[in-house]
Amino acid sequence: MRLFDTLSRTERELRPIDGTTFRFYCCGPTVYGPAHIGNFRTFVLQDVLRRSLETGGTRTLHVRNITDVDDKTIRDSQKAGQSLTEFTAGWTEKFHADCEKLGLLPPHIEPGAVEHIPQQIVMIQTLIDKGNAYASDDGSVYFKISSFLGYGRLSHLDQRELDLGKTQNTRASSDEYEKDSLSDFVLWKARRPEDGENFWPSPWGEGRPGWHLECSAMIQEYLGDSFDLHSGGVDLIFPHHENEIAQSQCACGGHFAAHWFHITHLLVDGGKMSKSLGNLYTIEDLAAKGFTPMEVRYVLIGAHYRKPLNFTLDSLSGAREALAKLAKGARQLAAKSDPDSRLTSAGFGPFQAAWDSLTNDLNTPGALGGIFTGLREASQLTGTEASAALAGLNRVLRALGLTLPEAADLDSVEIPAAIQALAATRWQARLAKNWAESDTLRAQLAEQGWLMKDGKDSYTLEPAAS
RNA sequence: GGCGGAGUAGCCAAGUGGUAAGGCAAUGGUUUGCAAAACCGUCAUUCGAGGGUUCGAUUCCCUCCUCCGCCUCCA
Repeated sequence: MRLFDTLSRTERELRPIDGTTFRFYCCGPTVYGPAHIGNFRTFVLQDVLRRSLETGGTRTLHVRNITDVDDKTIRDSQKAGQSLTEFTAGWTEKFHADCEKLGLLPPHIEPGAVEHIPQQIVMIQTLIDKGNAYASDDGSVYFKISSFLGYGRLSHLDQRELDLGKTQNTRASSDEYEKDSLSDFVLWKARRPEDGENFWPSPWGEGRPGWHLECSAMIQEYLGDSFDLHSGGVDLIFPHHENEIAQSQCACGGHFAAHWFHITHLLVDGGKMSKSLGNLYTIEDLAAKGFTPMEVRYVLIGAHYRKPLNFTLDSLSGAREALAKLAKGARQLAAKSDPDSRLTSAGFGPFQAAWDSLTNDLNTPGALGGIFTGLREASQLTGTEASAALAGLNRVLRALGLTLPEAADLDSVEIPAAIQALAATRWQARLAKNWAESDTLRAQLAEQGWLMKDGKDSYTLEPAAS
């Protein structure tokens, strides 16, 4: 498996440092509302990476945090009149439900920030002891950027640009003047009145942890000083991941992440998604429009992770047709394969190209194309060859996390008596070659959501596509 | 201003120094009373614009145009 690394800006082979398990960390959601499809693009691609590694025979250890304390969670919990714990628990539950619908494998470990405050305090103290951090008069603690020479390597910002940033950015929060340098970032935020009940004791006074430090402490706890890969959306490159590197390398002394995997933002209708434009979709929003989570997943993996993805409702409709076509192809292949075949072919057969795309910098759209092409080739196969091809197809589908829709089971659909009566009337009219009435009745059925298909000697009724 | 990314058919979207995957939509045919479904086909001499390198460039280089992201707590 080859993957582009943000830090070195090269494609590199992914191999577990410890030779057995590929250990990686993903920045998880801040649970103050429902996650939207932009968030899920990142999580879905991370899921495909994990599934691909596992399909390729590599064991994984997947850690993804829940950010359950920050300005937004505190602010919105107060608005909702709930405790922070209560508030974030609700949204965490919602997030998990969405993840399951999208077919995301649950991380092996999912730490929350609040329950790791002791570890965070220890790390901050270490940074102070080593001279990489300092407490200000108000009880906040800041990281001293000038103490870490590697600062800016990930985001390719040098000192001059960091200085430029501070002159261009004049927004001043209440505690900013406490810093030695405007570029220094906060590790521990002193308690403020608007925090309400949300503060914790520390050697520097009551307060709460800074966002960047939460991740560093949880990584240290579960993955140690050095691990295989760190991932998130491109917006996290600076400052979040840059700051994590500084904190962790200074406090722990290890190499931190060996590989950086960043997923590009998606666009909606060609532009940035925003609430005010009404194009910020959640899984629930799309379900209300009749789209399934698997259709959403298909669209999200339909573009390469390093390119912008233009999300549209039309592309979701296209995904439905494409998934149906895939499902049909898979069924036809299954029908022709040898049911007694115990062939456990390790290969991918006609789907080798699809798999190769996936292992080549996680080219998911290339893999989807390879599946359709493979299906065409596989249609010539029968018996054990078809079985082997089917096994290869299923392997690629599993790596992509795609679950294909079942064939519509018409027998299981309840048809209301009134609809059945209407259909029977129409069938008689049709047999009598009364085309006008026949067409009128068919239109009536359609209005009520039923599609009547005429066969030679009989007809079928099925719910019209939504 | 700095850093980074993108411009490929109506739409979504791969890819490559050697002549453009795939999906959706559209469309022709078979079938059907007409449809639907199904099946068989068609669908970019061309890859934002202009130069350059090359036997050959969409792919490398230069210039320009357009769009997008980040520049201190947004996936």
